[in-house]
Amino acid sequence: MLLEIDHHSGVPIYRQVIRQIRQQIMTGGLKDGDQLETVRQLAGRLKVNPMTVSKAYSFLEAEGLVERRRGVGLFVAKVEKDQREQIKDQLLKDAVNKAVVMAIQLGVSQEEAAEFFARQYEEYKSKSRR
Amino acid sequence: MLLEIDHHSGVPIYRQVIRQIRQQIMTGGLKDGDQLETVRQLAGRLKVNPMTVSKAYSFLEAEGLVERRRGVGLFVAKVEKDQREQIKDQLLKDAVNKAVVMAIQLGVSQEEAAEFFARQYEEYKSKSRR
DNA sequence: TATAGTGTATTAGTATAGTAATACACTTGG
DNA sequence: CCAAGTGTATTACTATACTAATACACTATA
Repeated sequence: MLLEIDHHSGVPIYRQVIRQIRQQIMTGGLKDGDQLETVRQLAGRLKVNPMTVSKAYSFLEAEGLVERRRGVGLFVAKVEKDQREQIKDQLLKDAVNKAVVMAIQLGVSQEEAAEFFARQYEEYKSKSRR
Repeated sequence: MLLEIDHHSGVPIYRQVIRQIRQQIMTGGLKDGDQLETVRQLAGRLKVNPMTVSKAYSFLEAEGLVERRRGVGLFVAKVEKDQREQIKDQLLKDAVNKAVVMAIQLGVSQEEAAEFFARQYEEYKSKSRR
């Protein structure tokens, strides 16, 4: 599994790991029961301490996306579809909420804010399609 | 001008100050040329060090919302309407972008994400109307 | 021009976040 | 049952963020 870390982006490494693995799980790149890359293996590839990877995995476990098996490794959690949707909703809600608060504090109407959101989405999509 | 600080919210004080004053400026509670509350005065009310207030003001100046007059005080910047809109757009863009990135990484379609956004906006609005 | 009012540069202290080193505990398979 | 593979608890180091203390510089005006 490809996983790209930017050591100079200012974004904490473990957060970059969380995002990318979460994306893999949510978009089907990793499926129920698949084993995650070993802590040491991934740490080696990223030239990072194993604890940093372990930290990322812990967050994913807390989110309910991943399950530990002691002495064995970590695996994509086998959960009901509903549950995964719920996790997705929660994550999205947290992210969207901040934007909403900002919009309202700036006195931006719902229509204007929605249009803004749509435009940004388009932009991002077309960028990543290149 | 009313300004509420929560010392236990975990949100840095200077950021709370930034948000609230920005809101005042953007929604017309503070108008072009109005003097901001004195650093010491505001610091006194909030039971906080003057430098903390000064820091908040510095950020607002960097955003272009506020102007310093040495030895005199800080004032709401007199700018073209266009310019203020531009600042607003930039702030909103930054906030919205994170939500958009999350939505895309979660594999959420534009329609679904937009609906999500709208719902959150409604919720927040109705909460603050109470 | 002196005083009382502005804001701030500099410095320091504290808390928190991020990363790493080390030693440990669990599981599986031969 | 032990060796080689998992992950991790504990501890420590470093960098950064936040707040505060202090002393200073600028401006208006009486």
